[in-house]
Amino acid sequence: MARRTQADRSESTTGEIVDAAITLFGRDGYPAVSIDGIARAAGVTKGAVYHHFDGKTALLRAAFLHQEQRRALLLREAAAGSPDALAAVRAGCAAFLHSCLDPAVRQILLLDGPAVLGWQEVREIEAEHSVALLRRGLGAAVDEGRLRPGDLGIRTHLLLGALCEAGMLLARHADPTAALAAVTREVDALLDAFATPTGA
Amino acid sequence: MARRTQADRSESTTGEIVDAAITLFGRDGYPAVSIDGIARAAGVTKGAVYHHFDGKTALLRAAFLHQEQRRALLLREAAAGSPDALAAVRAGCAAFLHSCLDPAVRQILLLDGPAVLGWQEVREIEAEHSVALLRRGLGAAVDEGRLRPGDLGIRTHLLLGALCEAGMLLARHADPTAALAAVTREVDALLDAFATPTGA
DNA sequence: TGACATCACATACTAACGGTACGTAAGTTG
DNA sequence: CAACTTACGTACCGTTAGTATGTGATGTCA
Repeated sequence: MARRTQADRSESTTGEIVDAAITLFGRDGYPAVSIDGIARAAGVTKGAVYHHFDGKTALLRAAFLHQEQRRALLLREAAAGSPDALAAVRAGCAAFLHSCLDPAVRQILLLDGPAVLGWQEVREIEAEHSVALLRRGLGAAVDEGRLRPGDLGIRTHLLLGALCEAGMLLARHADPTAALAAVTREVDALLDAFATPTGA
Repeated sequence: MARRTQADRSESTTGEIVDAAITLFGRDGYPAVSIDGIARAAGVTKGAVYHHFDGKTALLRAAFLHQEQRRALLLREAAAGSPDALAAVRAGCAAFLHSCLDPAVRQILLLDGPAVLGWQEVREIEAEHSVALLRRGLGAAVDEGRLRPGDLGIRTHLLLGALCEAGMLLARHADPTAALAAVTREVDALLDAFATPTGA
């Protein structure tokens, strides 16, 4: 037993490489991390990295995707069990901000991702995960009559931009967890911009 | 006449270096630009660049500062002559979005700046220029009773984040100038979030 | 006004890093 | 078991950020 098939090896190796990439990129930032450093942290050599990934940007892409999928999962969990769509959106926003307490999330998802992969690609990836949840939530809230109709695409992006900025804002506070409450409050107030008069 | 003093030479050389940096960084992005490339575009050698600037990041810092000062100037001009503070904020937001039609502004101020200089430093620079205008405008609108009071620091950042995201959003439209109208409309709606019930 | 100091660069070089070429052992398939 | 593929390791190349040093023009002072 315990036969190490090639697929097993490949999968575990790529997994460790991605883990190392997330750790190093998340801690030191993309430009300060060398591929040799990632390889060393993963216990392999640069050759192994280049066998599994096309290059340094592909490495960041994998790290970004991993973090983004995880964030989408957290958003889903936070929104589950909400009484209505607007409450789900509020819970999702709170979870979004909470995820930004992780420095690696800020570094990879908010800073290096857009700069290295480009804004366009980053938003396309997010549009399939966390941002899709946000957008669907806003749409459902409109359907429920809790939010005023409007251009949902633009509105989602405005909210996303505010959330990303708020997430970075948390980091520079001495006590980010305490700041989380104040920021969440203002974000809730912002959501009221699109609420129907009766819905407040 | 036309005595070229050393201070003159120094000033004009640094000016051309910064101009070249803005052009190249703005077109190709920070990582794809070499210092030799900037030096060549400025008509000097790498030695001259390193004589005037501490390194590549200092070069981006100078480009960032230049663009940011220019943006602050545009915001001031746009807001001048507004009947009240809230109108001034709306005009400033529109001008902010308009400035994002320039690819170099997006690349340097929105993408490379935060990634290379760090979010903290970027926001500190902006806090002395365009963001100061935004914040003072919001404060004045609160004083005039047009906006609900609240945490002005957080609120300014939420608005800034939404504006930056909206600015990037403009770029991927086939006709950015047309999209500008739709985005500006939604941003105005967002400002209503903080407007007093009577102020709408 | 001539000697000397300083400034504004140019040139030559080093070290590090992204990426490629190639070799090899382990695994897979007919 | 032979032919082939996969999963790496090793050695190398080109580029680039940064440094060390040289040089000529400019400013200063006796």
